Amino acid sequence: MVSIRDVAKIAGVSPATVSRVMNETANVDEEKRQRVLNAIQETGFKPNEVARSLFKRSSRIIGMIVPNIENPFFNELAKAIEEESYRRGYRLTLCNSNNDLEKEKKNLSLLDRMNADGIILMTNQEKMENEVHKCRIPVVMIDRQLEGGGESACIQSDHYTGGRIAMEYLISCGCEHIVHMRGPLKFSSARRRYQGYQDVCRERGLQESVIDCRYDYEDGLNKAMEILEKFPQTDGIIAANDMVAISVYKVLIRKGYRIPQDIQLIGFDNISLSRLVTPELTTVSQPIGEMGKAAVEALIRAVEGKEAIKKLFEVKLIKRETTLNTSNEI
Amino acid sequence: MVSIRDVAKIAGVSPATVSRVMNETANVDEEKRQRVLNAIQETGFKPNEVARSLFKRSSRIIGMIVPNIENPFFNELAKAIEEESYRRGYRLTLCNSNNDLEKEKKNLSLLDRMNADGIILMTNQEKMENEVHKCRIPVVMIDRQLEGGGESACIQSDHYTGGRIAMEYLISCGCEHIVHMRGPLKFSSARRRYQGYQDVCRERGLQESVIDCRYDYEDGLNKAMEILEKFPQTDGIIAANDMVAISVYKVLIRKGYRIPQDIQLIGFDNISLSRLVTPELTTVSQPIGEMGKAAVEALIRAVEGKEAIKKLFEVKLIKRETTLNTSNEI
DNA sequence: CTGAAAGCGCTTACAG
DNA sequence: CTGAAAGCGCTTACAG
Repeated sequence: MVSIRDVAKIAGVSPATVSRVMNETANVDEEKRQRVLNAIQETGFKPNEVARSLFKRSSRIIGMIVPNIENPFFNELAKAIEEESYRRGYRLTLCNSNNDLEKEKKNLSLLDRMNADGIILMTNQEKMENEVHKCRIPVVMIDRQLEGGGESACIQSDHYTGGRIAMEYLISCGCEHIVHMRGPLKFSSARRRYQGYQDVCRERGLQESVIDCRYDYEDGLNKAMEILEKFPQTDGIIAANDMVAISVYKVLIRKGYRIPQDIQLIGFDNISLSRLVTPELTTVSQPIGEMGKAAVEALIRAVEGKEAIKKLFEVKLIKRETTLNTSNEI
Repeated sequence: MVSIRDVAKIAGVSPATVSRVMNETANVDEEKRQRVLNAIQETGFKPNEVARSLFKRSSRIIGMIVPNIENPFFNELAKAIEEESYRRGYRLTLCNSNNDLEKEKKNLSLLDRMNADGIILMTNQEKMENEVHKCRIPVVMIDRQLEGGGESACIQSDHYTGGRIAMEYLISCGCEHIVHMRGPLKFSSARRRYQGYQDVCRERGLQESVIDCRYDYEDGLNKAMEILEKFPQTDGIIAANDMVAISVYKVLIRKGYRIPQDIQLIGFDNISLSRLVTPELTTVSQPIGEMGKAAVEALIRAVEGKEAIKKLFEVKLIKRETTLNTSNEI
């Protein structure tokens, strides 16, 4: 492999000068500069980033760890994060932990040892706290807050309001028996959405109907059946998220219900899938793009030793086809 | 940051010995070994991977470049590739080129300079050929073959047979006016699928009905309208891929057609989305998981200087709900 | 078994 | 403006 030494020799200068030409880090005599440029051309020299990282103690790499690379939510986030990182001159290394605690730990540690400048961590694991503490580089978390603190920032949106909005909207669409499919309580998103639902029930003197459901398609299938058995009067369903709403839709159709005429359906997140399906899904959006951008911003602030800016992201009602849309705005 | 030197000092040994203990690369006196282990514990020492990479001239990183990280096909492939890489002791760095030629080139070059051991490249760009040639590390391509060769291997499936199967199956389901939505001809997948369709038409004395369509949802929406105008008799549609089939479905439903009773629909790829939607999509599958695995295998063979194994992956008919399934097997 | 030394390929004070 | 030297944090012949 051709190294900076080889280039220097050919150009008749020192390696230091080659470095200065490459990086435009000092003025170099124009003639020598040309000789160096030519030598680089000629040899096809590409500077070794590893050597540079070693010296600089920074790789300009941001690591991102997701529990499941196939999940559209993480995916869309990854896209936003990659774009923003790139725009700011960082590269993204994306690791898939596959919901496996061991793998997640290993990935975190590796990224740390690889001189990544920071890590954006999405995790479903509660036991990552310790690992995050051991991490020498800043860690920004998405939608999960560590109990003892220790993360550099936490990006999350206003799930409580999300829960309220979903419930209030279904009511305004005429639903009288609304079931809330509650996500896993270990996630604050699920807890807060449920609180929103709960508060609206209380305010309106409505009875709660709750079914617990994981955040995935498969469990949505099972729990939809359970709803039909347990709450036969149901005319409105708040799904745990869009993925779940999509599976609920399938079960309801198979059982002969019409949507939204018989049962109305609303999801959470506004993943892009939610408008690809037919009918298009009514949902409460999280601003995924903004959140990704903010995550990168928070991380870079932390890298630079600045303090994080705390912010709760706004959710928004997206009226589409699985509800009987009304003109009464809520 | 604590380095191997600090650990050595605390343990009262040389850095070389610490290295040997960490890597189990030589026998070390048991007592010293314990002292080193303790010192590592105590200091929380984590070896710097960058330094190690520099020496070893290998990072055990595989780079993967995708044109669009949100595309489910690339996504599922990425998952398979990540898993297989991890299993074999490599890490994956995933880069999103966003269909931007410049970004793609930069990513390729960066991965090269970062001492990645190899690259798995998915590209829509024709002009990458040169860049691939300049790359000092092995490159495996997915579904694209370079004109001049130069890649270490190319992983692709038998699209010709796929095109035939789709056409023959729609015929066996009773369709008489079948439109083929042909993908961009710059892709061999599109060319070969079209050939399959064409050959079946010729064999059966059928007239071709072709509409050109990009491989994405948006264009599917437009081209579905075009089909209805240009070929009003259509009773079967072979979509360019599953994403396109999903958008075609939406347009047809909006226009009041019933699927599969009025028009039957088949896609390509069998992305996981194809069975999430309702009705579930009939499609011709590519073995995405196997292909990902094979890509990693081919790449690692190349890294080790072995020759690639050439293989065309088998496609398979997946009968689901957008066709009037018959018992006449084809 | 073990340590001193050299080196992986860069970059940056430092001195001139 | 420019080069020799030292160093980033490891690893591995080499010699003992």
